[in-house]
Amino acid sequence: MSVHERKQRERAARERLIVATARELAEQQGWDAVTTRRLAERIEYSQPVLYSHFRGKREIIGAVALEGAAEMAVALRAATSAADGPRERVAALARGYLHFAERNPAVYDALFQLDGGLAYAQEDTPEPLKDAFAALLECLGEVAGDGVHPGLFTEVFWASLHGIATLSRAGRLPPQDTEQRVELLVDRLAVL
Amino acid sequence: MSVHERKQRERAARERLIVATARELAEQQGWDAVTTRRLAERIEYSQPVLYSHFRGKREIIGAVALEGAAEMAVALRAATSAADGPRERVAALARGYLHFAERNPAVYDALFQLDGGLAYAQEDTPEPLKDAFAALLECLGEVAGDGVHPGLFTEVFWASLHGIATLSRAGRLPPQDTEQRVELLVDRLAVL
DNA sequence: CTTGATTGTCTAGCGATGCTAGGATCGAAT
DNA sequence: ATTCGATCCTAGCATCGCTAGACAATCAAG
Repeated sequence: MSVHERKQRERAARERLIVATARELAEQQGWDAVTTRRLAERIEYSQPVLYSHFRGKREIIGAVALEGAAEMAVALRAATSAADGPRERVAALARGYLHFAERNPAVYDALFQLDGGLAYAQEDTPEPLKDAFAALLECLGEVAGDGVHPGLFTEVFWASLHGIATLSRAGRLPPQDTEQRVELLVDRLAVL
Repeated sequence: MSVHERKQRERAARERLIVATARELAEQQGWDAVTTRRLAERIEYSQPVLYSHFRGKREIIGAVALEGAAEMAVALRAATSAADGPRERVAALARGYLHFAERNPAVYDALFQLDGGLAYAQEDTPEPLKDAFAALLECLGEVAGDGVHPGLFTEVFWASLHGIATLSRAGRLPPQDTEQRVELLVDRLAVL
């Protein structure tokens, strides 16, 4: 039976290779450049192999999104843990979030802009997504203010960060002044 | 020379028909369904006719976006003009914005999600886009608070609304509680 | 009025996309 | 050694955005 297990290991490794390659390609040349042909060529297999791992391109995007969500949760917790006091902690969270979005645009797109076929804000939402939101909640819950539901507050704060991240990257907002926007957001939204 | 003028009128009418049809199709079945073939069939011309009016699909999206920006500016001014006092005015603006995004998802996508080849936040930004931002600024400028640049404040408030609008529609936020999010945003961000 | 040129439109086709059917090949088990 | 099942690839489908070249209608000049 060990032969079978080895094959399963190799198969799992190939699946990771597909996801990693898709992500790499997307970060290098954008998601439009991630075609099934190019992806297949890079992993040195034929196209149909992709479809033996994933239902289609959507699921590949979804896999990148899950990977990214886990990394984002780590990044956010790392950013907040180094800060002193609620004010600085929230500011660090906001900067960390925007920094992550800026440094990993393809992953961010897979998470929040593209359709990866994932369920959000539901019971069957994948664990990494729930955990990324939890990382936000851990920091933001304590500054929601009296009478305001921590979850709702986190949603609003997150939405604001998301708006700044996407509008900035799409050229809808002037690229400078990011720090001032963060300051404004933190000082006004958070109850310290 | 009148013959020539008539032809120009007819040509302009056909261009409006293209934009209106693209928008209609996008609202009905989403932008993915707006293919050059389908669009050409609906206006009862062949594909190449589209390319005698627009450089490509991108420019058609851009045309829909400009049309939408003008409508959005009107909608926002209508919403704010009916409200009494700064607090209610800002809340009405926020509700009007989210309402517009919800009721015209395809137009909203053309404006802020898709690439319509338009310049944003620059000198050569088309007038309708500037005016839509101006409509926001007119209302939000007076609640920016002391020492905060009205333009910057408007950008942040707008980004927050944009985040709520996009995340809600993509199913990333629970669909209910919109009103509570608006209240929170207005009460915290605006200085009354 | 006839001719030639210009304008307008269409048919047909290019390269590329996501995805799939069917056959070939290879290894494990009898 | 032979069967059988899993694995993988070649080839192809329908569709996409976009364009070249043929054709017809229209206009200006002789």
